Amino acid sequence: MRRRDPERTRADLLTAATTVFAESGYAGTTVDDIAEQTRTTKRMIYYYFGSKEKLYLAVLENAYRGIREAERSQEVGDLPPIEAVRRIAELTYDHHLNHTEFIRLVSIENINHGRSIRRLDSLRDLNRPALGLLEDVLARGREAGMLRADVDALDVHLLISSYCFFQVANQHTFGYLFERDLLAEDRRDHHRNLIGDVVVAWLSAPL
Amino acid sequence: MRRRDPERTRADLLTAATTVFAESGYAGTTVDDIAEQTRTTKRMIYYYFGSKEKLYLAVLENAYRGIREAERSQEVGDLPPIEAVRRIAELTYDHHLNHTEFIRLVSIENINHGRSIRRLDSLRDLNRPALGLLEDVLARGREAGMLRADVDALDVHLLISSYCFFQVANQHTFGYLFERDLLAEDRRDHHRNLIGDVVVAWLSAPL
Amino acid sequence: MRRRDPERTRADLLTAATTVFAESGYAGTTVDDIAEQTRTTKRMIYYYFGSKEKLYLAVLENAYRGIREAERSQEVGDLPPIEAVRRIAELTYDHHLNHTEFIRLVSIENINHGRSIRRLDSLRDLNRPALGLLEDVLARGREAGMLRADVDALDVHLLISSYCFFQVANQHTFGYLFERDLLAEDRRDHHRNLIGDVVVAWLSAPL
Amino acid sequence: MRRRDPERTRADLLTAATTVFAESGYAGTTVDDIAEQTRTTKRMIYYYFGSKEKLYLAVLENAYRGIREAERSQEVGDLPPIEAVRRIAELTYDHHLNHTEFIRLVSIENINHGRSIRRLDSLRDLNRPALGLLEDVLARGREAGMLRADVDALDVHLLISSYCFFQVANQHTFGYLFERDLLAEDRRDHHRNLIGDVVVAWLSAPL
DNA sequence: AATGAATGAGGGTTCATTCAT
DNA sequence: AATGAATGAACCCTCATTCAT
Repeated sequence: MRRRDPERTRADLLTAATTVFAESGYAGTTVDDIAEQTRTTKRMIYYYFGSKEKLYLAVLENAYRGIREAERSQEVGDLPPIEAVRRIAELTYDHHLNHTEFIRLVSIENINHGRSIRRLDSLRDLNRPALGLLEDVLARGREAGMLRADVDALDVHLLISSYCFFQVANQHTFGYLFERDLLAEDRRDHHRNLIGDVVVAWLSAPL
Repeated sequence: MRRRDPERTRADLLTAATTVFAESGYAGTTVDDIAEQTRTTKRMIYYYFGSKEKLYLAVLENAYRGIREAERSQEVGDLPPIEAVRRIAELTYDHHLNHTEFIRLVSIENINHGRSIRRLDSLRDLNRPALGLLEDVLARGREAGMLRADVDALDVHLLISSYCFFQVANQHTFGYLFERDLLAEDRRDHHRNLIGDVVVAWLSAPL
Repeated sequence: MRRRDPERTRADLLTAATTVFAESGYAGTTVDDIAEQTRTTKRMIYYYFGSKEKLYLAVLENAYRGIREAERSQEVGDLPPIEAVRRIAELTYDHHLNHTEFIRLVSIENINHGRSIRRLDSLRDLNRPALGLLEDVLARGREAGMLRADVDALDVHLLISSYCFFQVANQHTFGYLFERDLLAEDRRDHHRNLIGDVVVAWLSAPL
Repeated sequence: MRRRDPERTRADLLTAATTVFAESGYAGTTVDDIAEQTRTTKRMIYYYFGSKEKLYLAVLENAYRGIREAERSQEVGDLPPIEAVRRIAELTYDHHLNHTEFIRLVSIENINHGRSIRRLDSLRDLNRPALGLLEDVLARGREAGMLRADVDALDVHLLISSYCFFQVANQHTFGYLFERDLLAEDRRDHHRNLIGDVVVAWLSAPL
């Protein structure tokens, strides 16, 4: 039963909970469902987290921390501004496709009206590396006269994120209604290029 | 209690169910929650719909039908292609902001892995006026040499929908983390213009 | 299962609950304990009463109503005042010994700091026949110059009730520590006479 | 944590347990409730007392010992018998009002059918100073022809105790139903005199 | 066409207690 | 002499659903 290793017991519970919450949503998850993914029992969830809701909170926080961590590895080196924005769009695309569990958690939290995330003040203070990177590049491009000067980094981020997020989050309805698997391996390059094209077209300084 | 008007009783139940499912998700909704929004009792839900799941199915189908209906009123008249695509983007934007309940239902259905929508063959056959409109305009623009010829209507639709959908669907997390209310009245013009700009920039035929 | 007789089902539950709460106290009682005394299941308790606490409330109210009803049969006819107060004391004694379950409920409610009884406004309005009877007799005695004029009916009631209540309520500790079974059949006449003597001695007008 | 002073740790636990049991009853108290009132942890309760029940037993015994100890300070000096019995009644009254926690424990133990007190043989052997005092006075009064000769000290004790105990134990129900706070400061003299009057009237030798 | 009564299965949570050092 | 980690069994309550008219 691998007892006497509270750190690990706690981490195991958190991992299991992340999987199950992402799979079934908050209300759709039972504490037993989570316990079943674990070497311990349901009782331990209450011992370590106090309640289903607090566990969900821990999952949410942990997931956001993890994603911020992952974002930090993104960089565009010294690419020229236009190439850099394209690169950012593409990195964001890949990043989303690689973290579908996180995307589901975010969707779930929005279905819950953001009731829980609002209790996590800490998240707000977390660096948002992706946004910082974008700001730098836009500034560089602006100075070089290569990128439009009248666009906010957050708007760019919103556009890119929307596109990438949607493909994962809405894959089931969109895929079914349009008979197109958005995440099919052989369509990824197309979709990745597409958002790069869009952003470059949009941000390129008018001649 | 509203006796002898089965049509209306059924419609009332469907309306109540739509509201509650959109508010709380499938698992987060109880049959009692729905009944409470009604002039009748929980028993009637089983009488008319048979089960919670079948009721949800009816809600989903009804919601999609309603939205398709609404889309039909969209038109761009004989605007020149470039203006027409901008117009379509803007109409789509307004359309999303005006149907937030539907957007939540779609999110919920995706959280549910699209398990229910797949059972609604009928939806697939529904005209998708928005897409048809887009196809027409792209064709016109292509012929006139004003719009890129290598872009699929569905990709355009995906880009526009993503952007609009995201703002409603993810308002809570995005709004909280970036301290920006995406749906604030005074930012709507900005956001509406933005997606128009993006689409026009992207689709305009290279000189 | 004697279904389809909600009145009776409810009454059965109330009776069972009264027995078990009186036996084990509020916290010491489980909803299953009560259900076991019933032809139905635990589920019915929630169907009819909503919660353990509301059931307890119903038990308390019902018990008080029953006891007031029983008190109503008390009467002293046209006995002379002194005989009448003795009679009241004796009736009160018998009344307590005949309603030990009620006495336990009252003790339990006091252990609960009267939290529930305070929610039963209705009880306050219930006639307190015992007290009315006492007031009448005291008034008669006072006018006839046979009973002290400076004593409140409520004080007399308090004295008599205390004595009678204590014997039932504290039988276990008192009985054990003083090795005397207060409720032994062969000591009841003694105890009944005693409170009569006490009250008469106290209330008789000083010569 | 208060280490190396087992005596004191034990005493702290006992004090906390006394408070909590008196407040909430046996079943209404959780071992955690008690631990929270302590500088140590729940674990220590098991270390020192073995179980919730044994702790309760210790509380009960300790409380009775304390009360007997307190009773010992009661004395009536060389008052004449009639004054002495009045004095005893009044002392008993004050004694009860000063030990309301103990009274609750006794009520609780009776709710528990005296299951625990029966296991405390030691208590039976404890002197009952109050009773001894009463016996002495009655004997003196009897010899002097001033007090009735046919009354048992235990009956007198029962009468006085009932009256005093009831006011504390049943304060919540009685107070609510009769809208009278039995323990109000400004009514204590009245209630103290009352029981003195009653006892004196009863016990005074008939002329 | 409609409905009040009933329910088995499971939901989240808490309980007193023991394990293992 | 003391303690952090762990737990099986219950506990109160709610769920979607069916019974029976």
